[in-house]
Amino acid sequence: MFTERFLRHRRGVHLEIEERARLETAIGEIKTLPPRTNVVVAGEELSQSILLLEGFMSRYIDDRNGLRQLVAVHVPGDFVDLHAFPLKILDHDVATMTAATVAIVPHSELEAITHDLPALSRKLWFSTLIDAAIHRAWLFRLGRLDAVGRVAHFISETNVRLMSAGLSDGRRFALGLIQSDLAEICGLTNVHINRVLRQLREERLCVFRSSLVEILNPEKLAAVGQFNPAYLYIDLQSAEAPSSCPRPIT
Amino acid sequence: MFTERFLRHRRGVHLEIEERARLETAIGEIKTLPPRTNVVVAGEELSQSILLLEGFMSRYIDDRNGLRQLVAVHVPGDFVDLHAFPLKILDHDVATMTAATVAIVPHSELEAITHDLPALSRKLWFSTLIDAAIHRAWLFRLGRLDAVGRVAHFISETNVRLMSAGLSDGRRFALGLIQSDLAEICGLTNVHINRVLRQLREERLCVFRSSLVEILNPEKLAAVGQFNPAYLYIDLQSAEAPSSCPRPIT
DNA sequence: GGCGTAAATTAACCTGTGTCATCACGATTG
DNA sequence: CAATCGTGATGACACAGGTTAATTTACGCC
Repeated sequence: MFTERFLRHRRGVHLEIEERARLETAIGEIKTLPPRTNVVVAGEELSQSILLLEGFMSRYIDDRNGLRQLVAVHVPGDFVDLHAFPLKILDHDVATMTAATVAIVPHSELEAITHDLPALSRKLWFSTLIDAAIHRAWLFRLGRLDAVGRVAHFISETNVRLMSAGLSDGRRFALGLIQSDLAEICGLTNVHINRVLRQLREERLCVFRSSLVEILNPEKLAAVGQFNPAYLYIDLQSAEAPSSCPRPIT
Repeated sequence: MFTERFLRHRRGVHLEIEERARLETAIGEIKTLPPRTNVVVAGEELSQSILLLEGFMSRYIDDRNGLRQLVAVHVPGDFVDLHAFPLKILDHDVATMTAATVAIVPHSELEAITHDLPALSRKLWFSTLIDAAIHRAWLFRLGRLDAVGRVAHFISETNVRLMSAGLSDGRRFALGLIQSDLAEICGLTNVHINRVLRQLREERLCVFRSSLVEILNPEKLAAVGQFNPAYLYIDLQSAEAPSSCPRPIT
C-alpha cells in the first residue's frame, strides 16, 4: 500500500478502494534516494511524477546570488511534483532533504486515469490545489509575520501535516532539517534563525533540533505564528476505515 | 467570446474551438461589480467560480491586526477562483480591486466538463497550476528580494501578464492599484512603497501612478527584480489564429 | 579514538525598513 | 465654497534582522 498516506484525512476527497488500487498499479518503480539530491531541474521536460513515501523533500527557486528560497517542503504522502503532469516543465527545482523513498508514476498512467476515472482525476487535481493553498499560507508567513512568527508558523504547519501522515503525536516529530533549511524557508539568515530558536526555547514554546522537534506549548506556538490550519483541509477525526464514510465530493 | 483571453498565449494548452464553445455555454451570467467589493469569503461553501473579463481582482489573507497579505492579483482572462471547484471552500477572500466585469460559471457545468472532455478538464487544471506557479514567484519575491526588487518584480510580472491579455504594449498599462495595494502585495508599508516608487522614478526605471504604469527601462527593471517570466508559461509568439497550430498537449 | 568537516552558537556592529507625525493635493460632498 | 476624506509625499527616529567573524559542538570516518 504505497499510496496509504496520499490524501489521508483530507476533507471531502476520500479515495475509494478501486481508486486507490488504480493508483497503486500506476506506480512504475520504487526508488531510494540519498539526502540532498536534486531530482528535478527547472526547465526540463518531465514524463513522470513522484509520490513521496518516506523522508522529506523540498522545492526551491534559486536567486542570482546563489541563495535559494524554498517554496515547499514535502512530507510522506505528498505527491511532490504531480503538477508536472499538466505543466510538463517546472519553474523550480525539486530535491530530497533527507534520505527518501519515492514511488515513480509515469504521466502515461495519469493520462489514462484522466480518461477513465474523472472522479479520481479530480482528487489528483485537489491534491495539487492543497499545495497551492500551502503556498498561500507561506506568502502570508513571509509577508505578514516577523521572524519568530514565521518559524512558529512553519513548525505548527509541519506538525499538523505530520500528524495527518501519522508521523507526529502532536508534540514531537522527527524532521531532517537543519537551521539553514529553516532560513531558506522563512526568508531569514541562519544566524537569525538561531536567535529565534533560542527565543522559542527560552519561552518554552518549542525545541528544535535537526533530528527532533518538540513542541512544548502547541497553542501558544500557533498563536505566535497566527497559524490557522483550515487551509490544509485536514480532518483528523475523519474515519480511516475505508467503508465507513464514503461521502461524495460534490 | 467571453473566454477570449482565457489561457491565451499559454504554452501547450491552446483551446480547441469546440472546447472554447463549451466553456462559453458553461457561463451562467455576466455581472458588473463595483470596485473594492468582496465576492468570496474564506470558509464559505461555493457552487460557482468566476472568470474575470474586465478589471482587476485580488485574493488575500487577513492577519490578526487587521492587515492583509495579498496572495494574488488577477487580470482579465484569469479564472479567478477556479480552484474553488475542487476545493469547494477557500482559505482566503476574493475581492475586486477596480470595477470589474465577470462571468459566473456554475460548478455543475464544470462537473459535466470533467466527464465529457478530459482534455479541456486538464487545461482547466493547468490554469490553476499557473496560479500556483505565480504563488511560488511571489514567495521568491517576499523571501529573497529587498523592497526595490519586490516592486520591480511585481511590475515586471504584471506587465507580461497584461501583454498576454492584450492590455499592455510592454511599456505602458493601466492598473487600478494604489500604493497601499502594492504594500499589501509586497509585504511592505505604504510609506516605504512610496520611497521605493520615488527611487524607481529617479533611476528612470518606471513611473507608477494609480491610473497608469509606465516602464522606462524594462530590461533593467526585470534585472532589479530578478524577474524571469518562465513561470508564467506565456509564449507571445504563439499564433492566435485558432486553426493554425492545434498542437496536442501531451 | 583523534581528525576533519558541517552545523550550531554567540557577539559586535550596521542598515533597511517600520513607526509616527505632518503636510499637500484633488476629488467629493454638504 | 468650505469641509472632509482618500491618497501621496516626506522627515526624524527606532529597531528587527542582516553581516561578519570567531568559537564551540556534533558527528562521520580512517
